[in-house]
Amino acid sequence: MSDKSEQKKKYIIETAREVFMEKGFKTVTMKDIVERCNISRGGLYLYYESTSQIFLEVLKLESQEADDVFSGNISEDATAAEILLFFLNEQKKELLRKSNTLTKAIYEFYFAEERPKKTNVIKRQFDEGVKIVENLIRVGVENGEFICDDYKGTARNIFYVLEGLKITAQTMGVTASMVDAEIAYIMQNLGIELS
Amino acid sequence: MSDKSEQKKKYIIETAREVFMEKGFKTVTMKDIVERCNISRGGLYLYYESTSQIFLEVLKLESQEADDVFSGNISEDATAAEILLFFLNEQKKELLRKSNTLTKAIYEFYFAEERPKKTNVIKRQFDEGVKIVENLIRVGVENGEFICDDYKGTARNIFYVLEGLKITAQTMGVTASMVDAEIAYIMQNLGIELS
DNA sequence: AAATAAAAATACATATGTGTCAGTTTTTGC
DNA sequence: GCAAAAACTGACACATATGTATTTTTATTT
Repeated sequence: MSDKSEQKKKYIIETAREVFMEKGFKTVTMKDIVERCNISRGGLYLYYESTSQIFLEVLKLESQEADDVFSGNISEDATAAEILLFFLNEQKKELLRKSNTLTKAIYEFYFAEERPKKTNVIKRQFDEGVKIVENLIRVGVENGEFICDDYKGTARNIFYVLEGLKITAQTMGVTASMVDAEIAYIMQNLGIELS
Repeated sequence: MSDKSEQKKKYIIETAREVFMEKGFKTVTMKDIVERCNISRGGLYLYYESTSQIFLEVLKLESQEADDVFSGNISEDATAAEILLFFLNEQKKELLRKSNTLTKAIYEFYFAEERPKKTNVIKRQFDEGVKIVENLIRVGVENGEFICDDYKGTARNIFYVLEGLKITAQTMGVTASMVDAEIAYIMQNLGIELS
């Protein structure tokens, strides 16, 4: 596959991302993507065979970009509490964003797709997230920052709260102060009082 | 509308519920419902005009039945902690059920429908739930069962955790012990240690 | 610049769902 | 038991999405 082809594939993914952000997942058709890209349907099929495949590529791109944000903003000597708070505040930002977010699309994708390989991508991301937070808590406890006797349980709890907030934000809306209250809760459970 | 008509409408809703439990919301068509009911497409349109409308009726039915379970199982002199635990365990049952549940359909409905009146039904249910739990916590604090200084915040937190568990159960699965851990967490935050 | 290859656009065949309506069957009241 | 009303059916017209096959355009090579 030529360099130009790679370029075009990337362009399609970036453009499709906009469509998914606006329309979610389920209602997006190949035609929608084609129109935004200013190419023909036949042309798109040369590169991708379905909206699912395209969406998975979009998710891959998002995941890469999130990693970049993370590694670009955490200094070497940050404390565990600082790192956790940075993470939680990134989630908060995402949560409160009204546009430019894939959240709705991701949830639709969850349910639109049949189990197998497809949603496993998302499961893997979730499990990875839990593991990272779990380790972060362990480090925090070890250096005396946190108080906690169930790292995994606490990490899971954090993700359940975040998921609950996410879906609530999508369906009923949440305010910044609601999210802040939850973040304070989480930190408090680890023995940290936020000022 | 005659008595027989009412009968038939109820029959349609009960039968459609089975279909929604099996297939979720988005992929269910009028044809699916018609076939399960053994009536014709034209006939169904005499009673309901869309799957959305039917689904909302199904939700209403479910809500009534849930109320019945609740009022049928809580004695007059139950403590706040007992009531809260009963509620949480009902949620747990629902959460762990693999079939005979509308959870998937409800989430699909969340996202398939446009905001207005439609999803407001769900928002109202959520808000009502929060309010009930909030009051329950207040009562518990007043009679010395619970320790808590933010009723609403705590009630909200409980619902976020439950929502997070629900969606995680749907997409990645949760075990009974994971749910128990969260229930223990919730009670612990109110000053109750579960044996 | 002609021949060839690659890329892209258009048109087609297929599938699935919706909503309606003319015609048929069943029920109801007398 | 029969006429009027109500309930119901199946087919039709319409709309939208998919995936492919053919044609057209663009790019590359000699």
